[in-house]
Amino acid sequence: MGKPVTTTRKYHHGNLKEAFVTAGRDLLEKDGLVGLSFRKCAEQVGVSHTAPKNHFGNMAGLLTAIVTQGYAELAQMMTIGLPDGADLDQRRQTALLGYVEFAERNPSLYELMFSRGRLVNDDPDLMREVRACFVILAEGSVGLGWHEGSVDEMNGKGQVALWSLVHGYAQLVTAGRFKKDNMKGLSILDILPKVLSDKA
Amino acid sequence: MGKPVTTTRKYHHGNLKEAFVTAGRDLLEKDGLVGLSFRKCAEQVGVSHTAPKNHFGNMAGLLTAIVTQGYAELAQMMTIGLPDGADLDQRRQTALLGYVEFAERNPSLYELMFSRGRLVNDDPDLMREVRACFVILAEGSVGLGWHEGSVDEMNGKGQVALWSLVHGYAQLVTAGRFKKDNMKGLSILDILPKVLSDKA
DNA sequence: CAGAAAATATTTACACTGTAAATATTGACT
DNA sequence: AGTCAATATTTACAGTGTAAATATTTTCTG
Repeated sequence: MGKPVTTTRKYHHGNLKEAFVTAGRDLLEKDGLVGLSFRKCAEQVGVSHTAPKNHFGNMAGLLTAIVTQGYAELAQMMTIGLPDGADLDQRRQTALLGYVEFAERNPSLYELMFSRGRLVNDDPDLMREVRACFVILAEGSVGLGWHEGSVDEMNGKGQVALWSLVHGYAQLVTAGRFKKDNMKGLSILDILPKVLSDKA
Repeated sequence: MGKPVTTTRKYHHGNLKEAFVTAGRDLLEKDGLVGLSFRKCAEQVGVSHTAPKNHFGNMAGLLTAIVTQGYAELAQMMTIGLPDGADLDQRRQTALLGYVEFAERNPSLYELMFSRGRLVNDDPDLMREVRACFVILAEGSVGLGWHEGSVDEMNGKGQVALWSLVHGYAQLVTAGRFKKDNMKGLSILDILPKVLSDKA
């Protein structure tokens, strides 16, 4: 009951855009990146296979929307459950564990998030969410003995090092290059370095 | 001139298998992973589009062969130019720089090498070449203050840490998440940690 | 409340993809 | 020489993304 909320609202389907992103993510984790197709998404949503054209333009547009949502969720998972007055160690630990858990729970999405040639890399929304993730990691790099430069810059030594470490770990695990059997109890926190400050 | 070298040698084309791998790698770096197709490879080699069926079975087989060659080259690039009596620091430095350079020179191949669901991951040749790369990196992890366990085991703390670090760095650079402009002079060696041995 | 205009979805068509089956060709070997 | 296996082609088919033309619905304007 009640009329629309003054602004534009529902057209034929509702918001097809969100429905497509959701369907795409489902297919992604069910059939992998190879099994994700425009037409399967359309079928799952229940519309014609060219319906997303208006919303996403092309496949890259859909993938970009999916990935953008992925980065938003990644940022969320890096801060989830943190108490208000959490100290630096707590925040770093939560960020790193959340990062790896996100990758393990959404391995195909994670692969797509760091793929080449499939995304609209200069999409403003995507760039914003990527940056948000980076900032959280950058804060986590403080106090490792590596930090230099401001936290929200992307060229600091500690920031680059920490993101490289956690991304490499996450991807090597999800890609199967590290076998879980061989890595009992060796989490991302175990390989987190505290660096000797020997050469500044 | 002269007859074949006793063993089986050339059939119709020569060795089509190698020709396909080469063509595949060319296409890969020209058009990216998305632009690589069975039929384009065949056209470039000059045979029908179903010719590779006998040699590779299916697409996954071709990709696996390409990737296997990639790992072999990666191993080579991690040791190239090393003098015979090179010390540990030299070997580690060469391995890391070679690793990153390989990724930068073959970004799409590198992506494929760590992708999910596209390769025959239990292929013996592939496993052998992957392991060879890992062993080189494992040796490079010695002396960072992290090492424990034997060098050829894949579950050592230092080995996992070093591979995670260099892989993450290489992929984030080639995937465009680290912009080169923002990273002037910040190489893999700069983010290489020397770890405090505070808790064993 | 009517009609115009814009947004949204479908139909149809096309070039391209990987794969399978049947057929043709060539090499190796007795 | 002739037999057989290895190798390549032809043909066919289901599935893919994308474009253009068309149809439908919502929103806006008078």
